[in-house]
Amino acid sequence: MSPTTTTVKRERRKEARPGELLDAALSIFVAKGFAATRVEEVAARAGVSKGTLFLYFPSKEELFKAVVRENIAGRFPEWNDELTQFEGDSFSLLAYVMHAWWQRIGMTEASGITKLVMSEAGQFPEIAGFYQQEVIEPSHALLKRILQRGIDRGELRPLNMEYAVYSLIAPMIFLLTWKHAMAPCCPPSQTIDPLGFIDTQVDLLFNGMRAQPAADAPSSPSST
Amino acid sequence: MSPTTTTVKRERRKEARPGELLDAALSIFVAKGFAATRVEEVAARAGVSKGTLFLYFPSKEELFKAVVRENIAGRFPEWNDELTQFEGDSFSLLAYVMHAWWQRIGMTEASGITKLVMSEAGQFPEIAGFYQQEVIEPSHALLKRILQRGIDRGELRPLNMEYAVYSLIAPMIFLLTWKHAMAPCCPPSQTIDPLGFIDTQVDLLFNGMRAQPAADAPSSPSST
Amino acid sequence: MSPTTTTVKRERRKEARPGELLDAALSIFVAKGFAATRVEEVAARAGVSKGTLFLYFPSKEELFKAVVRENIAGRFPEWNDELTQFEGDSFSLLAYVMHAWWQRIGMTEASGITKLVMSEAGQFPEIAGFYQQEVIEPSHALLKRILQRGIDRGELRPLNMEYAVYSLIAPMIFLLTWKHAMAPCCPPSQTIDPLGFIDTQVDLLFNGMRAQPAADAPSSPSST
Amino acid sequence: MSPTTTTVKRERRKEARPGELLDAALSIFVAKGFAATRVEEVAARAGVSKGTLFLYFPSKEELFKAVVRENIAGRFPEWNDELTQFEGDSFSLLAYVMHAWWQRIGMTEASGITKLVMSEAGQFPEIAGFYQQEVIEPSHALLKRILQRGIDRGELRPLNMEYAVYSLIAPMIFLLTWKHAMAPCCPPSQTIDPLGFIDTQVDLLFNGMRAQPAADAPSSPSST
DNA sequence: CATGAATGAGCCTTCATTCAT
DNA sequence: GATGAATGAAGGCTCATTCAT
Repeated sequence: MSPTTTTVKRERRKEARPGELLDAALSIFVAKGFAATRVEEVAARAGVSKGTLFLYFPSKEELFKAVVRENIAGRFPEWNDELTQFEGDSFSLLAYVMHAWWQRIGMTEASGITKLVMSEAGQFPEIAGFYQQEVIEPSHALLKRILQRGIDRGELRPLNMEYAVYSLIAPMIFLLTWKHAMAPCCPPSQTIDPLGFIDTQVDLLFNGMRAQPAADAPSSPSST
Repeated sequence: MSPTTTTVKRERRKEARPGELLDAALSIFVAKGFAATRVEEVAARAGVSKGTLFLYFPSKEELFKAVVRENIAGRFPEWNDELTQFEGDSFSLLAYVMHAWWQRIGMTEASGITKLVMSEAGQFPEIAGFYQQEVIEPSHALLKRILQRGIDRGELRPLNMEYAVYSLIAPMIFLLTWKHAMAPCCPPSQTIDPLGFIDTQVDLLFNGMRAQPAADAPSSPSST
Repeated sequence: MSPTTTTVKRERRKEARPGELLDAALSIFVAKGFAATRVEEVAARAGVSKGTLFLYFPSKEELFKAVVRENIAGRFPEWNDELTQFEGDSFSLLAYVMHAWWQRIGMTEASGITKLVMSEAGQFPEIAGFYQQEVIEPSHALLKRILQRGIDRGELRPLNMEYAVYSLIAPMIFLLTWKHAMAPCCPPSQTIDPLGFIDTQVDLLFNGMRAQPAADAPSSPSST
Repeated sequence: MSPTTTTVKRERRKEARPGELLDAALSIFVAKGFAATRVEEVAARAGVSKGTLFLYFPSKEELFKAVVRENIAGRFPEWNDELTQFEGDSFSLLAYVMHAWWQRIGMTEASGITKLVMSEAGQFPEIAGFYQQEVIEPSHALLKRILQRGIDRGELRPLNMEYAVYSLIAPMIFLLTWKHAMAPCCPPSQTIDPLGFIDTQVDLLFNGMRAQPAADAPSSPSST
């Protein structure tokens, strides 16, 4: 029925396959988005056939979820630990966290995942829901712990927790969006230096969040 | 008065076609994104046939560009004028601008356009380039004028213009992203109140940007 | 994007298409069964492209349902009318009905449909359910009317209606099964002459069903 | 007694493999049909790997043929003997044979084989031919012997042997078809009680077949 | 002999674009 | 100008079969 005309080299590497596929998938998902990624291309980049991919992941969607788990969702425990062990003032901690995020996510391919989810959530609600649960909520929890620690230590003034978290997240989301969407079309003059931008943001934000040393110093017009 | 005034709406006047198509396209592009929008659906909503759409716009991509021109790119002159006439301090101006943006873009269907471009720029570089030229650059120019005005008036300290602009834009981009991507999957507890968030941001940012009347914290007017 | 290399002849025959597709589908479904039929082959036989088929029928399954409606289900009203107008005794009516069935269904391509449904019902429960509703139930109703008429006229003895209906159906189902499954492999000596077989069945069945003029076996008028 | 008797089931003796595969295949073919059966599932049920199955059977089709050979062909001698020894009138014999068929084939898994062959013969003519020779012909021979016995004993009137045989087979084929195809979709009201149906058939058929006690009793209109 | 990882042809369905009417 | 019927390439997923280990 199906005469295999070309002799194919078949390597048996069961252990290695999932990882290779995940790597390939990460790259291609990030480059093309979820809908535009063809599973065949992922398989090809991993050096296997289309069928092989489905041996390890039952669907494109599950493949994507696995990529998310591998690259982001699975790393929160480690980050939580790191956080718990941090010693130092809140300003340093915030700066540290945001730098670390940039180093580990923002500047890596993994950043494309978040961008992708933000882009295609509307078309793939299940993915959006998954990301919400496995990434967004843990992130928020982690940031809230940081803020609460600052408040408890008297370094941050009492804050509307939700807004504060979003204030921290917003520049990151922006950075990702910009990097993946507009940067490739940007004239060099408008290129953003991410670390510089992050520092600026941390500065601005911390300025607005920190506990005021003197009670009568209305440092923000609206706070009066 | 004269019967000629009501010749209108014979069957559906030809001159109106492009506008109707543009309106339909806006709604559907925003709701579904560029790739997921079917031209047939746009045509149907405009009450014409698929073939007719291609009579006015040579391709889906050109249709989209026309939508962008119609809804965003064409409105900068008006906004520039408004700005020029504004009287008041920089804090008020910034707050005004950001509220105005929310009223006119952020909370309207037009916001979806920006979200869409950010989402699909990677797949459609020509759209990204087009948007960069026709929307991003004018926006930046406008914001820079505002900041420059503040510096000139001594209300803002000298700033890294690029960072500052991005600091203003970031929360807006974030708001759009969140609204269109995650909000539909968010538990109510995490819902963002846009105006509250904007106020918070303006506050934080202005705090960090404004010129310090005195070297240190107490900025009370009486000390001047 | 998609340069049409070959110039294709495009005929616009909206009115004719569904019928042509239905005819093509009937032939191929009957020849290959539901699962083994490829929509592309149906389209090709109808002289159109694959896409065109989906213009008229939203799925392979709906195509099949349309075939059933066109060739069987849609014809019950006509048959019911015919029945109502029949004048004559029950034996003649039964014989007539079974001959008519053979002429209009059994010996035509349409017979393959019933065979197909019996064969693949297990794999396609929705098709089975559809057939049950649109064909089986009307058939049963029609046959019950015939039997009831016979009872009312005193020509048939009171019967277990269900068994009686199945007794009428069984030889038809058998005939179909045999024709489509075994006949092609049968030695000529075992070939069934359908009309002869049907007559035999009608005879046997009527014999068992008819009202007995006398209570027991010797039914000779003289003995009364 | 001696330890050698229990060498059995070392790991799972090689000679038993084909039989285990055949058993597994029977169940699954019957449950799902030929096309819908996955060889992997057969292998899994037999407790071996997919590759092993192909070691014993070169293709799915050959596996199926082996199943047919294994399960139906070998039992006719036994049934013939039983027949020969039967003492009693033809009505009892017919009733006995048909009940026995139901007990031994109709209500067991083996019935699925016949149904399956009827269903897929069209796609696999070789299977159909094989079945014709190994099952159909012996069955017919057996039934003809029964009928001949009845004629010889003066209990049955002279019959067209072929038609009469098919009259006996038809309800059985129908029963199988219905059981495997439509019963799962049937409303309970239409459920067939197989034994009741068989009794009804035997009754009807015998009524039509038996020798007439009185020569002048036209028990069937057409027989005059 | 057994295994099970790997293959790849095959199939249904979608949709931007074309073009005969 | 309009129309909308027609096209055909593309893509996710299945599964019988192969073959390196």
